[in-house]
Amino acid sequence: MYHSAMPEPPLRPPMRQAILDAAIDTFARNPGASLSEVATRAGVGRASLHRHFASRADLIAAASGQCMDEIDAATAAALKDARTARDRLSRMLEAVVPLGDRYHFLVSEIVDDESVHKRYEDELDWLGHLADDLKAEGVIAADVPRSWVVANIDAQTWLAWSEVAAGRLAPAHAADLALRTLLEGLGP
Amino acid sequence: MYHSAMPEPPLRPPMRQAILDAAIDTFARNPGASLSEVATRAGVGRASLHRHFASRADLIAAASGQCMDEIDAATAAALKDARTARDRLSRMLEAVVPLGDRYHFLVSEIVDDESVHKRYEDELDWLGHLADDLKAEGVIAADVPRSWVVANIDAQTWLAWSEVAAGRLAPAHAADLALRTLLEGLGP
DNA sequence: GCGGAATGATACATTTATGTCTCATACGAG
DNA sequence: CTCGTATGAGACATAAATGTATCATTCCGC
Repeated sequence: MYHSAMPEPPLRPPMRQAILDAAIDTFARNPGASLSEVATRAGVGRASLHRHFASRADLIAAASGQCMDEIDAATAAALKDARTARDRLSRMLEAVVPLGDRYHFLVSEIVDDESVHKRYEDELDWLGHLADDLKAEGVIAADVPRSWVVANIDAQTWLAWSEVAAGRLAPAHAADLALRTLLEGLGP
Repeated sequence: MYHSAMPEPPLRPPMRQAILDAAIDTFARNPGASLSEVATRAGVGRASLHRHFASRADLIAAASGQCMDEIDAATAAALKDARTARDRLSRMLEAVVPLGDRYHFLVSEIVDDESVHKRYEDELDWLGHLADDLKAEGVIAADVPRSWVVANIDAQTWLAWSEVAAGRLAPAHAADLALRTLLEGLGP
């Protein structure tokens, strides 16, 4: 074992990451949960949590950023070779459905942080353009309001993850159902 | 005016009702809101609130019951002369969409109260049977899982109200879109 | 093994919500 | 008009969460 210095990420994932994960998990289930619960779930003392995140708001802002990073990364990878808008929708669903808990966290937390809020607006904007493109392709009927399309994409994403999380559907099946519901439900 | 004892509800709606309405409104927006906020929105003192509802849990349980009563009444009236399952779905949407805030309250609050919980289960059960009937009528495809249908009816109801509350759609239009999305999206 | 940094446990002060209580007042029935 | 009741305002005690500080211990690099 001569070359032990492999480019691995920190062997013991830093505590910060464990806390963020625990926060996302905990707050997604119960937005009013206490920091003690988060610390406990992370397997960390409450004091240590405060060493990494000065305040509750700090933690939530950081967790939101983390969620958006993960979602952005997943969608960016999935959208790489999508040519049509329909393809983009399909691949985005497949990519995001497994991240439903991250997604749910963002929805359940009202984020005060400005930069987080801006990213969220951008995300909605992106969905709006996707809706426009879907209409232009004739995949979605022209008389369906843009906001209805956007809201439905959001809702079906969340629904699909929800069914997966409840153990009622397999991830691929759920993403399929979401896509089908969207295309048939809003199609011409 | 000899027969003054008409079966009118209390002429000055009792404070209890104002508090319940304020609670539903407040908690639907922010499940973590304080009782002070509720009292203020109801236009009453916090002490008076406690005279009618001993604890926060009491208030939430009562508000939940109230919501369910209203939803039950609205749907019962709407379903009176619905012959097909498709009719039931359509009329239910029209009846419940305007009550979206009541509906949202029930979803946003985790209800501990046992009787409320039971009524909620019954409601889900009813939706499940509706889904079965819709499938039997051939309005909804047989290969769509029951839970997906139920979850989607829930989601579309909430979506429609949401768009109405945001001022983006008229109530009738929103209910129509919800019905269409369901029938086309889950149809054979 | 040593020494510094990070952690866990604990105590503490502060804040906020909750629930109870009292008292003065306003309101309505008689 | 008067009495009883309900209300509003506020004081109060309690509980819980938050944020800070301290100290002993553990862990890691050296």
